[in-house]
Amino acid sequence: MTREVDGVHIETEHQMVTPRKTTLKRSTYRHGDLHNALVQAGIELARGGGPDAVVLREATRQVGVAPNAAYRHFADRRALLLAVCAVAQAKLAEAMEAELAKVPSEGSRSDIAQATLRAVGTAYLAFAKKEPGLFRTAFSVHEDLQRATTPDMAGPGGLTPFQILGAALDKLVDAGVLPPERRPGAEFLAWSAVHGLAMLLLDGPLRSIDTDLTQAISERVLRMVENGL
Amino acid sequence: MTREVDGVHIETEHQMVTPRKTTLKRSTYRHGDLHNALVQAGIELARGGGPDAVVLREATRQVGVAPNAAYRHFADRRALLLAVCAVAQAKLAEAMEAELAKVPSEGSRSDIAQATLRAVGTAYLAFAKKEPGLFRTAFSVHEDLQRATTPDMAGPGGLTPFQILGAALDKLVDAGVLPPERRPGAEFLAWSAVHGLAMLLLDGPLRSIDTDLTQAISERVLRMVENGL
DNA sequence: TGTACATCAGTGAACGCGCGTTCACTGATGTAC
DNA sequence: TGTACATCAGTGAACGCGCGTTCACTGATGTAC
Repeated sequence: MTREVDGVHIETEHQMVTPRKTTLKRSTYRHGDLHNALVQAGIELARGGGPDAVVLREATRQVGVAPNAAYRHFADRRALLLAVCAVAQAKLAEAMEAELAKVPSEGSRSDIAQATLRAVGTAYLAFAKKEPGLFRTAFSVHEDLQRATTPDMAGPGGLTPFQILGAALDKLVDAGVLPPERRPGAEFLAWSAVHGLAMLLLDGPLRSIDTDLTQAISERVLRMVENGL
Repeated sequence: MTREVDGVHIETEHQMVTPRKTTLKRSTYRHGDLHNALVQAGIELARGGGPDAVVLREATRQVGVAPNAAYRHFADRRALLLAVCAVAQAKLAEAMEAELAKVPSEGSRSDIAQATLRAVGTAYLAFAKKEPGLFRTAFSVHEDLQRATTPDMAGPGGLTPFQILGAALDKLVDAGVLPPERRPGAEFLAWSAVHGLAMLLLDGPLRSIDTDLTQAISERVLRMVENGL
């Protein structure tokens, strides 16, 4: 039996046990949900300082548990980071889905399809700006994660960020906007442009420009993708 | 009096002193060129493992000097990393210039201008693939480096990578290919797409595709930029 | 239903590691007389 | 030209730090009889 709290699954023991507040001292010997509490702490660390800030000892400290307790739930630091990374990707997927929900359903099919692709890009860039630490963390582990898509990386809709982009491109083909022969690999073109811009906005020369200018340049990059695909 | 050895300036003391091989044990008390030797070692470390691999102690170890000797030449680790970063950018600029030199001078002005932009993008991607560690290092320090362009970041031609891109875009405007009103900020569009692709090729889902496929997708991204600008 | 028992989540202490950085030093080098 | 001297590049030893990880343990929990 599981339930969802703030995007993290809480395993409730047997039937009904109030999940402990992880910030308070435990009164019980067992924590009850240490696995998720550590992931949650890891997310907070990642939020503040990116993947390097996901430090095993610090996570246990925040949860109020001995450092080695983590090893009951994760093989090593990397395993924790992997879990955090998956949650970060899921959060991005969720943000994308939220933006997609705003796309109006009236208008021509091609208009809708274009608005869909644009919503995906917009959400991606907004997430990068709003959650730079999580954004960096989401794409920091690659050795297995990107290859083997685990369900944890998906948002509420069940799709990963990459799959959401793919769906938007499919829609563009269905609407007759994108010629089918250009569809294969189109993800990479769109992703490159938007991901690159995100990098410039976070770390690069566009790091400290204001919101309006960010908006304007995002607009232009998205338009470049639409025209250039 | 200075001379150039393997891209690094060697300060020869007074008139004529053979510069010591940094890999061999010194016979003299003074090193003679520790500053550059440390940067060189730092470059090698960066080449192997990116910015995080630029470890002060390791650099001194490779040069054969006590760890604290570095503090005669650099305020702290960060200062060394900054110097390494600048050299990495200069190497990228150099690679770009080399690719630019291959652009044929015959043909219409617009053809030449387009080939120029393409050469810039091609060199950028090739460098990222060939020198991933240096590539990552080149864009790892941002707090002052990107803002205040130091001459160390420039290639033999005296331009930084970013300036080289700008020049290519200017050429496109001069040739009448790019409307002047779209020129401002165009760097960021081009840079986004190409930088984003570089990231996908290094860390992302395209990490382990073969050379031909890399070539093909690079081609498509560059075409997207040309069409979409 | 009560009791003995096995399980295993979390403990406490310790490890080895490598890092960046500071200290007081030494002695070869280049310079001033 | 020779000699006394100041400079300052590199030394040797040590510091405190925080990390990931391992060890033998303990004791609350849920379960089998």
